[in-house]
Amino acid sequence: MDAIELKENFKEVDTSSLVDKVEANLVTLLQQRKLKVGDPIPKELELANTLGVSRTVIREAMLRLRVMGLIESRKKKGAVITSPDLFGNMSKSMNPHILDQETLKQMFEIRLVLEIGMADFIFQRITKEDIAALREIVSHEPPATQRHLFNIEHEIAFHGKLYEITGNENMKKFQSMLLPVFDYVHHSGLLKKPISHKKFVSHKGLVDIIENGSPELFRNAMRNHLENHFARLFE
Amino acid sequence: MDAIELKENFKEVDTSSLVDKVEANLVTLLQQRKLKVGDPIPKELELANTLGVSRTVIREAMLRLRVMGLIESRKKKGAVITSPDLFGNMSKSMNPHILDQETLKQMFEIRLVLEIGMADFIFQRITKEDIAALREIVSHEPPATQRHLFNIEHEIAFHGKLYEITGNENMKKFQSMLLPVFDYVHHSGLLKKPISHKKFVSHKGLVDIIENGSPELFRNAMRNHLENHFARLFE
DNA sequence: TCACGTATTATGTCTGACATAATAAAAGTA
DNA sequence: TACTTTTATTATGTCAGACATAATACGTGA
Repeated sequence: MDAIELKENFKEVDTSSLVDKVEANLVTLLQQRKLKVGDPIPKELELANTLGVSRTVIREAMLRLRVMGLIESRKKKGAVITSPDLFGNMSKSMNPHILDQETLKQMFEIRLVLEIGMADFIFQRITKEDIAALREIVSHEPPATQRHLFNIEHEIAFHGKLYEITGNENMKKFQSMLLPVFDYVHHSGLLKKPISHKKFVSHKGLVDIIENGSPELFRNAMRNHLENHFARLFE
Repeated sequence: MDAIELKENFKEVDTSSLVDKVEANLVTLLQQRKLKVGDPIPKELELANTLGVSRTVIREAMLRLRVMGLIESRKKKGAVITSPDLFGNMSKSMNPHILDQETLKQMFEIRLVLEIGMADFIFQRITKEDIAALREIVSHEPPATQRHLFNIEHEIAFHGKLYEITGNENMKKFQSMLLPVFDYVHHSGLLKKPISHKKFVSHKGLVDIIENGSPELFRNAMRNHLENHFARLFE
């Protein structure tokens, strides 16, 4: 009788710890009661009694939920439901010094993918004010001859504004979270090939396309604008 | 003297809890020592003694790191550094029943952005085997007349394979994490407009472009393929 | 009615103890 | 000697009880 058959004959032994079970219990509690944001959940001691475990276990399980952003606990008030900030949690582990290089590279790639793919949302949701803001930003764009110096602040201002225009807060959060990663990737030698000095579509060029072009044109222009990064990735 | 001046005259009182401080301490420890994955960190009791706090506080701080995926603790061995699984953590809070609708919608949007923007990575990294696999998948594609029935399994197989081809594991993880969200978005009435039955670029059409086309063509084709979803978002 | 002090309550922190699992060390056997 | 089994050690997991602290509710007095 081999392992697979054995697995079917025996019930799976529950190897999860007490805290794991309590955590699962709490999560189903949150779901089943259809709780709204702000609703309180039972007190630590109540839970400890009804579930028959110590307060330590309850605390540890609730702490997990708190770190995940599912609840918030306040003294005297107890814990209340919160709408989890998906990327907010992630940003805590988004530390260039802790993440391995492959992960950093992949984050960098995702940035490129997002900025090319976001075209339709930009065109759908942009306002007159947004365009004015973009024009204001690109008026400070460094000339092409100096562009290889990589004026980080200007880069962040321009590309950050684009994320903002998509109206997708989570995508914007993702971007701001990635900023330290970009900084690191640029300076760490993770991408070996030097930055090329060829001429590509400028920020101003992108704004022109946003104003008079189409999502299709914008995608291609953005792809060209990012050519430097792609070239370094695909070396 | 107004509040701003006051703030400059006084040092900021740190309102953070003990656990907060210990957590910060541990994080800087991880960074400064340039620890590799698998390296052990000091035992709970050692830390408690050197930092002058109780083991409870240490445990809670370490627990946070564990939930964030920065460390893993094993009995007897103590805690060791792990490379944080960025999206793995996120998936725990990625529960359609807990997230608010706006967040769900934004996640859905990010999926569309990714699939359009990933073109260059697909073309750069695809192999003969990948194309064969794609051909195999699309050979089971439902005919256009029934496509509105939305064969979920086929959808997942095809689009999942595309993420896989990009070679970006994190992006792939992000996708698999989003699957329950898509399912929910499709069935929840979150997007009011009914699914249109017009003819768009099929999966097979996308594969043809991957084989003989260019990233530019693929982006536009994918945009067209996803037109249904965009139409529902932009109604 | 309002302001102030007091009581209550639930989380935050501390302490000490035992349980448990993984490993290392020691003992036993071929 | 080499290999297996037993025992001891160690660090985390769980427990229980206590006090500290902050936020709220209550009551009292002007």
